Amino acid sequence: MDRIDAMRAFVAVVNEGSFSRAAERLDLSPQLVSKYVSRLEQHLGVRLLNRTTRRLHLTEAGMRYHQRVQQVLNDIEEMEDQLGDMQAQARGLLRISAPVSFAIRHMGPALQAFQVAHPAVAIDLQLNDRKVDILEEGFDIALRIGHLQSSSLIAKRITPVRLVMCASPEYLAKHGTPRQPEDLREHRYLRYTYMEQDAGGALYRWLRWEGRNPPGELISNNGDVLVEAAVAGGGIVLQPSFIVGDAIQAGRLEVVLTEFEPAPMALYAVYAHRQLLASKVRSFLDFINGYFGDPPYWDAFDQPG
Amino acid sequence: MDRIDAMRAFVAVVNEGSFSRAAERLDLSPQLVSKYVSRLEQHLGVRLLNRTTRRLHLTEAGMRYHQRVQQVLNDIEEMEDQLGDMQAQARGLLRISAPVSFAIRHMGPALQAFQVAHPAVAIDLQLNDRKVDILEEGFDIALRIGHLQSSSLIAKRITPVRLVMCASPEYLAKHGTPRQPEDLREHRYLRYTYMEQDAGGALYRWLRWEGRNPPGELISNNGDVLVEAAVAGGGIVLQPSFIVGDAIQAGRLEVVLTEFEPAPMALYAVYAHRQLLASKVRSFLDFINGYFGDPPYWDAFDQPG
DNA sequence: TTGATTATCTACGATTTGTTGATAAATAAC
DNA sequence: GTTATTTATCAACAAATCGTAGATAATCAA
Repeated sequence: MDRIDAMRAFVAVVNEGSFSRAAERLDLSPQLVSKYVSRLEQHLGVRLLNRTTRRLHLTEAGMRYHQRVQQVLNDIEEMEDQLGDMQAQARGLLRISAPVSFAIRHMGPALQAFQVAHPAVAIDLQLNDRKVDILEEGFDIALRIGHLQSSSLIAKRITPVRLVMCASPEYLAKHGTPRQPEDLREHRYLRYTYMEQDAGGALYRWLRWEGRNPPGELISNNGDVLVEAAVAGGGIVLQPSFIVGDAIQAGRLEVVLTEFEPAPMALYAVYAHRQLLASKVRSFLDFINGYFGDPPYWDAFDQPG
Repeated sequence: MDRIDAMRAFVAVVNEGSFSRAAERLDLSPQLVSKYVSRLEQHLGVRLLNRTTRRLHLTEAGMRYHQRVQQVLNDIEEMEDQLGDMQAQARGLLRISAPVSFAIRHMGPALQAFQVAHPAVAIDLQLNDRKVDILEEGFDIALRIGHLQSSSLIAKRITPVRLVMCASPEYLAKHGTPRQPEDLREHRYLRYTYMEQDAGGALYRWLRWEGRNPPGELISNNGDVLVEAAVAGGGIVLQPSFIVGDAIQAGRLEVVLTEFEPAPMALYAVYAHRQLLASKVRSFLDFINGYFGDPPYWDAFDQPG
């Protein structure tokens, strides 16, 4: 027996003054309502109602119980309604982790647009390039480039992430434009710390220096810095198009080895589970899924015009 | 599923930080606790906990729910404890209906003694000679002389009630002492309104005047008045021994026709039901059952000395 | 009295419950 | 890195419970 249903039945019987009318109101059979109240009495060890076939009379215990149980039922209902609201319309605090360079360039307008659509959602955006433990650190969603790690997490593919190799026109004029991957040997490669081994594809083997750090090498865990260095003529970078797209379109960088472009990676939204997802999370996933376009707007350098 | 148990399980899981420890504390299998929480989530339509095999993390919804549900559970527990107390030790208001003449003479000391034994019970004693509807009028117990009427009520026999016929010595000296029932024809009978037809037994047929009201007859619905009249030499009365006992013992009345004494009636305690009886009621029934003695103390006139 | 209304009892099929054993995931220990 | 241990959950099954229908008893109105 569900004790809450039993309480509801008792309250209905008292308020309606009859088992049958209570049953009608609750959409239950009179027998069931009678059973519920009897069991409730048995559970409490107290007679709540004196009943004849014609009239009902509360006992003293029943009177006390009635008052308080009504309050309790209201509390429960209010509590559940509140949770229901959270599901019905997105609200609450949405904690997001995102890659630094990506977020700096593309998350600002996106979040602004999302919050216009969902004004009851507060957002806490934390920029991290390490792979955060979303459960442990309390994130609702982590945006990641590359693939997921934990099996208990869901990764939703949001948009492709192309890696393009490029350098400034000045640099290329001075050192020549590479035509084949092996030509990279002769160039200064501005190296990104977290570049995954398989991300470079066919290019990867030409980018390694077998652990040696060649004199004058530049390594950073921040793509922007490397790109700025490239723009300044510092060498060749292999970076996502969402970072270099603008510079390419502005003519400050030039793409090289286009035929050897690695298979695209992707931006994933990683979250904890699929069922009973909080509305704020579901809304954000839906929103971000369509936001960047396909292909994403930052890849516009492909179709110059 | 009992939602209250499910709530309890959820709270235990949160407080213990683990399903298995919660299960241990609640004395349930871990599988069941897991099931409870899952169903609770399903019912609410919200994920409450993010769980890995090693650690649990409350969702925002779970946090809100946890706080409030704990309050609700406390309320319920407190409420049930309070009712439990009412059962464990007698307390509350005990409403008793009792026959007027009996109560005036014998209930005062009885109630006093009862309340010494059960100080938390308040008593409302209403004196009525009519047969009250205990449910309708909200009585817990009605003391009655004679038998019960309603089938839904329980009547517990408390003590025998003897009806004795008596008159003052002066009256008997003047009008003679009746030796046979038929001698009553020649006497003045002081008549009690509610005397049941069968109560007088063999004497009854001699007490009727076939509807006629003989000149100078005295009728009352109060036995005390009739007894006082008899003491004053006004005639013969047929009254319960609990009324006339004192006067007999004091020599102010004399019993007549002892061999023809009607079969004893009884004092009954009538109450509404047998199961889940409120403690105050059960205590009073137990108390009153042994209080008057067997035979009751007012019948002491039988054993002079 | 009769008839209507009402609460409850009984019996039964359908559903749910709680358990056991198995599985998969996450950490600790080595 | 690999293995072992702990832990939550899944699957399946017997046992218990649930909710309904029919019957019964009790009360009140006509």
